[in-house]
Amino acid sequence: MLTERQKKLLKLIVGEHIKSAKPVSSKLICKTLKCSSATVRSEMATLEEIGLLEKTHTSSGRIPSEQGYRYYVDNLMNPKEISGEDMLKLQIIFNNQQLQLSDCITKSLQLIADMTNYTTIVLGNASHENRLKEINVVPIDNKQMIIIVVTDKGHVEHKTIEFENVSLDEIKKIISLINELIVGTPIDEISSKLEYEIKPIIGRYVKEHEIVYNTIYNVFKDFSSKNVNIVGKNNILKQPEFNNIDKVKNIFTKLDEEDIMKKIDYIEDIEDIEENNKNIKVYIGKESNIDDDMTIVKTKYHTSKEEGTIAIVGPKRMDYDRVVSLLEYIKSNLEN
Amino acid sequence: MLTERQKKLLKLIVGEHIKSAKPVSSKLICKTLKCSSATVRSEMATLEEIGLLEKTHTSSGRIPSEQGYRYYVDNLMNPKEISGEDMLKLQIIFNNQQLQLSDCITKSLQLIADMTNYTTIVLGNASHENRLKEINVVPIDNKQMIIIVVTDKGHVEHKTIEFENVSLDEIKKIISLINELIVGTPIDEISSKLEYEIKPIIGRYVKEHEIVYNTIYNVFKDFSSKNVNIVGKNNILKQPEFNNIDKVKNIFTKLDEEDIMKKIDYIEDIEDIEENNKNIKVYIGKESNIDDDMTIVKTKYHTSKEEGTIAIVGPKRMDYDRVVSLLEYIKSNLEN
DNA sequence: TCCTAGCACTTCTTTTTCTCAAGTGCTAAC
DNA sequence: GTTAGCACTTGAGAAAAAGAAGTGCTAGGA
Repeated sequence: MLTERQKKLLKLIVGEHIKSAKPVSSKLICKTLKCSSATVRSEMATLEEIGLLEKTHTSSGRIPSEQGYRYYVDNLMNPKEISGEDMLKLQIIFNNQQLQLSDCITKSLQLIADMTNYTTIVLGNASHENRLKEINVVPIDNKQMIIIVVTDKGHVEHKTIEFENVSLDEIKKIISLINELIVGTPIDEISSKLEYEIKPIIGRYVKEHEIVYNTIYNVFKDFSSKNVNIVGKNNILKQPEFNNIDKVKNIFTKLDEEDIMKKIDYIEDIEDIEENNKNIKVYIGKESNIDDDMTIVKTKYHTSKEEGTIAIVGPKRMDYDRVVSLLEYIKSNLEN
Repeated sequence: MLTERQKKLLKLIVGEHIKSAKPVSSKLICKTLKCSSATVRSEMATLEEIGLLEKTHTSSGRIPSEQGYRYYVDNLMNPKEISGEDMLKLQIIFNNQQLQLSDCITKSLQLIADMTNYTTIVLGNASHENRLKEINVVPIDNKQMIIIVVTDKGHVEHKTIEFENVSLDEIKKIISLINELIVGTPIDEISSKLEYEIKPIIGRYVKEHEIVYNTIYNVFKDFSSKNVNIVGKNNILKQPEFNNIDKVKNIFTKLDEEDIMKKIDYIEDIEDIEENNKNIKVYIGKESNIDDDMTIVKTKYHTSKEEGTIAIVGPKRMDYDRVVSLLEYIKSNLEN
């Protein structure tokens, strides 16, 4: 267990390092802690032994270690009220009755990316949460039509289909068949249902059914891959720890791999220690799976209409208090 | 006018610099040019005087100036046949009958970004080319519905609408009214038509017409902003000239500003000299409006169904021959 | 037992100096 | 017009020097 003074010290060091991005010296701290720099140094040495602080070289000041941030986040952080200015801007978005839920999310996370200079991510509705509501067909000319798929949560996907030897009527027949048979099915179960229940039937009705079938199949496949939205990626370039092209290249590549992004959604409950923070999870450094110097702060929101994950990604040295409180604020606003 | 040897020299220097990214020395060239390095040097001095070559410092080798690249592109380049391997990969895409035109474009430009390590951009259908085909409504539950707009070129946009005091029937009435009155109108004229022709009529039918009207209005507004697609942005990080975070930050920011991207589409016919290259335009360095070290190579494609702009963006020191021939190849494939 | 002043020591950072390699420009001769 | 030769310039890199910022440790005091 840490003494009160040690906690206070760690907190100060985290705070200072977040501000300055530089190692924190004993001299800087001793004024606030009301004791000599020598005392601070010996406390620092203790904290380093425990593993909460690190040095960049023998005679440097201290920076928080990954464990140090962990401790800070789990025990010391007190998410401050978000500033009046921040709240005002967000309220403008949430109070705008014109806006749809999904627009609210997008806009507020865009705003947060701007305000904080971090990167925000929205992972949309999981496809297993969406059920097929309706399939629609719009003929464009006598060779093309658009197939539009709508789910009960309001997601829409579409695809143009080109046909040569199939008549519009035949296609409409297929569509109405599908509408009859699989409306209400969760999106991610549709593939198999299509394959085993619909395909055999289509075969009976339509000669050139492969094309139609494939197109519809593809529309559904797109659902699962189209729900990641990353805002403010360029903000990463503003952080001093990412002033190295190779590092940036690596991070950007990771962020582009959708799989990695989805992993964010699932790497969870590894440790449930952080439950205290109203379901806001913090993945620090290595835990982020992106870069040792990055942190992901994420939460899930659940509304009657939909659910999803929102996350803020930034340097390990991020303003946890602010980020967590912003995320809490948004989450609670979304859920009401 | 340049002598034959000068042309050959410039061509060699451009070629070498593109390969190595370093200033080209007289020694390197003299073997190929079959004369002494002293001769090369004096020719180089002449070309520098004309403004086609530059030095990075007093005693460095030469690099092509912006004008030098210009001269090369306009007069010396001979787009070689694209390599068998490249062609094979592209043909797989173009021969895939399953793929829709727009998918072909996306996939082939994705491929080109991978092959060349440059960045590719697709500017979709200009909204003035699209006319309204049909508006569709799908009710989700008793408080929400989705409005889906389809154009005659096959573009689709949608928006969820939430309503409190409006009945589904009333909305359907409005939609069918719109379908009657403005189907066939170019998308970018719809706003004004909505404002002056439809709005007054809606007012008569529906009490809470503002919400419905605004939503529909927004759907159309989205059309104009949703047709830019950038692929392979991270490739910029691979080029040695962009190993500077500030430069990268600037470029990425520019690429994100949609306005700038649209400018690409319009900064044209400034000079019509390059007409020889089958309508492929090359904007070198400053001309690119992105960064002095970048070049944009772009072309427009026109098919019976749609038209758009495709562009390859990379360092000024890009492989013009290859890029231009790839672009020509894609353009001609798309148009058939 | 805890705190602190003082000082030796370490490491990074910055600046300076040196040297080397790679090129060029110029001149004189072919 | 071409070329060999040589002086000169510059950048890149290594090495040395000086300075700044901090730490760790020790010994004395509360």
